[in-house]
Amino acid sequence: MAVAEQSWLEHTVERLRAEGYRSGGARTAVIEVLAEQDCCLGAQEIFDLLRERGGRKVGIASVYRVLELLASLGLVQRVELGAVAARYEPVHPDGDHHHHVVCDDCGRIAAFADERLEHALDDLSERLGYEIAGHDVVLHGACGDCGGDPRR
Amino acid sequence: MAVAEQSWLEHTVERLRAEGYRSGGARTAVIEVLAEQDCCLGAQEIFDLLRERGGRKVGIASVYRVLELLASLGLVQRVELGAVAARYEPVHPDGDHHHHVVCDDCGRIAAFADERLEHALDDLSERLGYEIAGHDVVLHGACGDCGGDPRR
DNA sequence: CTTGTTGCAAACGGTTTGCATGGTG
DNA sequence: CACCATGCAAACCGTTTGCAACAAG
Repeated sequence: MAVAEQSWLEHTVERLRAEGYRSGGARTAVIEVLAEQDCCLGAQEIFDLLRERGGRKVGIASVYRVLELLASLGLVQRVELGAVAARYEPVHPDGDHHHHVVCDDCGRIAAFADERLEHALDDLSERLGYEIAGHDVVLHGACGDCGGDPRR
Repeated sequence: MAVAEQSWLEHTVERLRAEGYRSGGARTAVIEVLAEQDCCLGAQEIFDLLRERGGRKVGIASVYRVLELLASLGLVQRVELGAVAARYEPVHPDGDHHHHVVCDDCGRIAAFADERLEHALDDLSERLGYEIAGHDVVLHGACGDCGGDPRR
C-alpha cells in the first residue's frame, strides 16, 4: 500500500504541474494528508489533522479549494455517504476502487471491493443511454459492534 | 403505476395511523405529492409544488418534518445524488426499487433497475460483517443530450 | 381539553466566495 | 514582478429547531 500511496502522491503532483498549477504550501499539505489515507476523509478532518500537526497554517477554505480542484481533475473522488458532510478519497491511477458500508448506528465506515458488483455495473453502464463516467455504491446497516439489529 | 401509487398512499396513511400519528393537513399534502412521483424529488420542489397548487399554506419546515418522519418509518427513502440537496422518493411496499443515473452536465436524473446488480448486492451483503438494511447506487455520466463526453 | 401538528422565523453547519496578502515561477 | 495561491471572515443555502397558534381525537 505504501507503494500505491507514493504513486498517487507523485502522480497527483505531476499532473498538477502538467496542468500549469503552481505548488503552494496548503495544496501540498492537503495532498500529503490525502496520500496517507486508504479510505475517505471529511474536509473538516483534513483541516483538523493539518492543524494538530502544527506546520503551516492552512485555512478550511483552502482545504475545500484543493479538494474541488483535485476532484475536477479526477484525482480524488467525492463520496456521498448520506451523512451530513461529504468525504473525499484519492483515486488511484491503476483504476482500483472500492465502495463503502456505513453503520447507521455508530457511523463507522468500512470499505469493500467486489468484482461481481463491478462487473454488473459495467454491463449496466453499456445499456443505459448515458456515457457513464463513474459510480457510487453505499450500503447501509448496522456493524458488528452495534448488534445485528438495523432498526434502532 | 396508478395502482402502485394508490397503494403507497394508502399504505402510508394507514401505517401512520397505526403508529398513532394524527393526520394533519400539511402531512397529508406532502404525502399526496410524493404519491404522484415515480422518481425522487427535492424538499424545495415539494414545497414549490404545494405553493403553486394553492391549497393550504405549507411551511418548508413541515415538508422536512414529514420527510424525516416518513424516512424514519421506511416509507420514503432519502436519496443522495451527490448534488447539493438530498432527494426523497416513496418506498413501495412490494419491495421493488430502482437506482439513479445522474447527468453531470445538465443534472438530469433517470432511474434504472437491474436484477443482476441487486443480486450481486444481496450476495455481498451476506459476506460483510454488517447487517445490511439497504443500499444506494448512483451512476454518474453524461446523458444522451449532453453528448457522449463525460468530461467537462 | 390534551397533545400532536404546523407556520414562521431564527439558528445551524457545511461549503463557497470576496478580498487583501503572500509566495511561486 | 505578474499572477496564482492562501487565510480570514463574511456570505450562502439546505436543513433543523424554538415557539406560539392551531387542530385532531
